[in-house]
Amino acid sequence: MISNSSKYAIKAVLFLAIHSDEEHKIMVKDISEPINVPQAYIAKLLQELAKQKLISSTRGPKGGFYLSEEDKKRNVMDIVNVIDGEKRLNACLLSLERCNSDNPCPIHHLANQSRVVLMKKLKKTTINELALDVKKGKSKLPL
Amino acid sequence: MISNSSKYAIKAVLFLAIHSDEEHKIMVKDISEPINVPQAYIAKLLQELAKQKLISSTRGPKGGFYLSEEDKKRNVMDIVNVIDGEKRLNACLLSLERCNSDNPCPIHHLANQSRVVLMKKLKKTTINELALDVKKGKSKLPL
DNA sequence: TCTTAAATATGATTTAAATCATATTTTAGA
DNA sequence: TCTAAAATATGATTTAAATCATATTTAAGA
Ligand code: FES
Ligand code: FES
Repeated sequence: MISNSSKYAIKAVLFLAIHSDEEHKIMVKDISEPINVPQAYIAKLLQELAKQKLISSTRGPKGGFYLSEEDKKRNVMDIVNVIDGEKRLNACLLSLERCNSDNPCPIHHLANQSRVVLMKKLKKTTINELALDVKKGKSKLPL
Repeated sequence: MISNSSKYAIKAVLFLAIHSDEEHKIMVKDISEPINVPQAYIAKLLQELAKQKLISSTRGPKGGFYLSEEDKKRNVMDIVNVIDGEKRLNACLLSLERCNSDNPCPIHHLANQSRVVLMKKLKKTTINELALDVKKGKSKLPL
């Protein structure tokens, strides 16, 4: 449903939300270890996120990745969409071509409500909000 | 979240629920085509389901797969558990070792409710109920 | 009891996701 | 302007899931 890559991306972005800003950029090697994702792997994901403008970066010495204030207002779904593609979460749970209520598969009625609720929450929850939860101790980041 | 194999298994079991019983067994080759799953692939899955007693089968001429009345009372989650293993649906959505509310990952609060609701429904909905839906036209099987 | 039709057991191959590796480009600072 | 430190671009390798292939076992019916 959500790929491993997306999970890693979310972890990395949250890490940046908590520890970085315009003045405090962070290098991949200092991100990969605390979030427990191989450096070369998370590097590739961060590059993709940067290319799609979900996170910010600068090259060269003193460079690194960070989240601008704008970046922090992004929602979680944006990350999943960039890494996994838009279709993934909307796909039928039994692999029908299109999932819709007019031509529902046998478990559509069973599962669709949960999925809709989840997707709404992923869309309306910002990176900032999740980062705040972690800072307040309501959730834990080092995974 | 739910593997392809599990999806195929669910489709096959529902097909059996609708078209088979003790007196009307069905061969793999007559199952694979209507549910649109490669024969050798679904054969392997059906064999596993039969071994775990989720479906019934007999070998030799006139043999095939079918669902006994008992089999039809199974719930959907049983199938997923047999094919994917019990852990899969209970796993943390961000790949934490254990998912629990005492040590929640950043999206636990966001996602857990939806997952719990989904899992409850998967547990309490029987194969028979889903098959009835299809028969009544409330949902569609040929996928 | 022989033949044949079916599931079963087992393993090989393919494919897509995950992971790793490295040459290139940019930029800060000497 | 040179050097070094960082991201970027690109592609190779590995791994797990999906898919395919086939020899073996069982049972019905002639
Ligand atoms: S049609 Fe299958 S989940 Fe909607
Ligand atoms: S701890 Fe991550 S989903 Fe529960």
